[in-house]
Amino acid sequence: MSLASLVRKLEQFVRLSPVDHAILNRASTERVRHFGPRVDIVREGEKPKDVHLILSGWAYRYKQLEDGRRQVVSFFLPGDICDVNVFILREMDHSIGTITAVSIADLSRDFFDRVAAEHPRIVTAFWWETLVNAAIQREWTMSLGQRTALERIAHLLCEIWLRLRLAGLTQGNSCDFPLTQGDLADATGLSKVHVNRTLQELRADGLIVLRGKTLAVPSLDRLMRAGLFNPNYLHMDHEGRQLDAVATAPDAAAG
Amino acid sequence: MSLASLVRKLEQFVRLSPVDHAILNRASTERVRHFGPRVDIVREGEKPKDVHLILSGWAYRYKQLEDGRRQVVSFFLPGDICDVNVFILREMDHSIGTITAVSIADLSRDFFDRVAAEHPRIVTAFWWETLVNAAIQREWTMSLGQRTALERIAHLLCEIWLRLRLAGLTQGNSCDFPLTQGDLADATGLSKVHVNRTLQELRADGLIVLRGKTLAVPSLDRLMRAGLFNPNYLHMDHEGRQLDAVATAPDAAAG
DNA sequence: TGTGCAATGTAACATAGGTAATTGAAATCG
DNA sequence: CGATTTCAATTACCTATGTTACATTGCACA
Repeated sequence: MSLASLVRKLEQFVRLSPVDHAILNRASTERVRHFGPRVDIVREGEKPKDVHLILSGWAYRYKQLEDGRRQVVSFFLPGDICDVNVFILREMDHSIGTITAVSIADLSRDFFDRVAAEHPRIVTAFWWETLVNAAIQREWTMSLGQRTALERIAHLLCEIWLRLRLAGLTQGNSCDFPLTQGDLADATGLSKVHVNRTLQELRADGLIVLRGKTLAVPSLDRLMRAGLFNPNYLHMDHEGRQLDAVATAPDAAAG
Repeated sequence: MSLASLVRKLEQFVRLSPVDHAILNRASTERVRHFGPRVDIVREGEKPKDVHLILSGWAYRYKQLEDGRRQVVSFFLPGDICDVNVFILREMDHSIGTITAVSIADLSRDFFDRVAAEHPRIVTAFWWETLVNAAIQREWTMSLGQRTALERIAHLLCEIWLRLRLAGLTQGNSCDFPLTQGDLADATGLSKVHVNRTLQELRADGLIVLRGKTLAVPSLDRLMRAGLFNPNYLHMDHEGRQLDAVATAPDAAAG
């Protein structure tokens, strides 16, 4: 519903001018669409037409094999941009589906051309977004290739937690958490049964409190250690400006 | 040693002008460095300074956990660009090491700024490279999360084969293949022992001929089927121009 | 204010792939 | 050119995670 998360995130990285703000603001109010939960926004094979900016809600990118095996390859949280410049490709190689109800703004090819020509700060900010997304995807490769079930889930929860916090979407040590165990299974390459076992273990160790659609993280530090989580890949700092001590943050950060 | 692979690859996607060629040519002859096999070019934690263009040789990107577990997250083949615009990040979140002897050209921030301002075709080509690399990384996520050992290795071999072919580095149905079983293990998240078992299986099925540092693929089609390989994610075609029938190519393609 | 379906939880059993240890062949090196 | 290291191959055994099946909870909506 709002641009706040995007701006908050990008400004962590570059300082945007009032004009930049206006540009982003216009881009994100024209051509807004709303979707219900658990529907596809984009399907593999389609011609990409616009870039999607998530204004509110959670979504994921997924791929599927002919026999039905399914892998979630990334999550989209509010403020995320689906794929800067995708429209230069002929067809989508994956699908995008919603988890909750979602509002998105469609950004046109034109928008990017204008930005490229006239708004270098925004270009830089978009490159940052692109590079961080690539880094996240590499870290998922690492998780799936090397981490145990418990480490994988702990790691994923840390990542989501920090991304939500950057977008201003955590409250104290808890946050909305609409993912089902099936979603977690598809994202971590584990079976639903084993995700269930592993969540119980995390609960028993006091690392998470997960009930209904709410997640609480009593000690981010301990959860990070359990997931062998090193926040460097999120690149949440820039040019000397240090994000308020991500790695060693006290467990409850103020909004 | 040469720019040919890069140009061949990019031109598959956009037609570059003589001026574009000249630009790339200059960029890839200034500031060339040579490395031996099995050395690090870039280390996690360093400040990225230049973008690296692989002129010859094979390299990989890898990440490591404190306890030594190691994951190769991508391979670099001749003509590959390490990370367009990395220098906007404060530090590297992974390392890059050579497999064979490697020659690289270092592309400066300045080079990218000039290109951005004056050479839109090159910008588009670089965006294509970036988007394809992202797609490859997603496909690795898919492989590690969902494919069996045999599928994973078959899939990886198909990917490398097609990328080499696009760069003009296959001869008939065979190619140089400097990866050890340990490298394959680190890339697929399997143990060396299991990689060995799986390669034997692929050999027994007549899907590959792998001896010394040479790989032959008697039938790309059959190998693709074994790996549940769908080439769409490599985006080797553009705007109606179809890459000479990648999916159904006769097994021996002329150089 | 039940009723139906999705999500969670549990148990018993199965297996793909990991571990450790050893051997031989082939590069690489001093 | 013999010594040393790396790589490939193989065996025996082990375990983390998958599979199938079913019970329970909870919540959307009639």
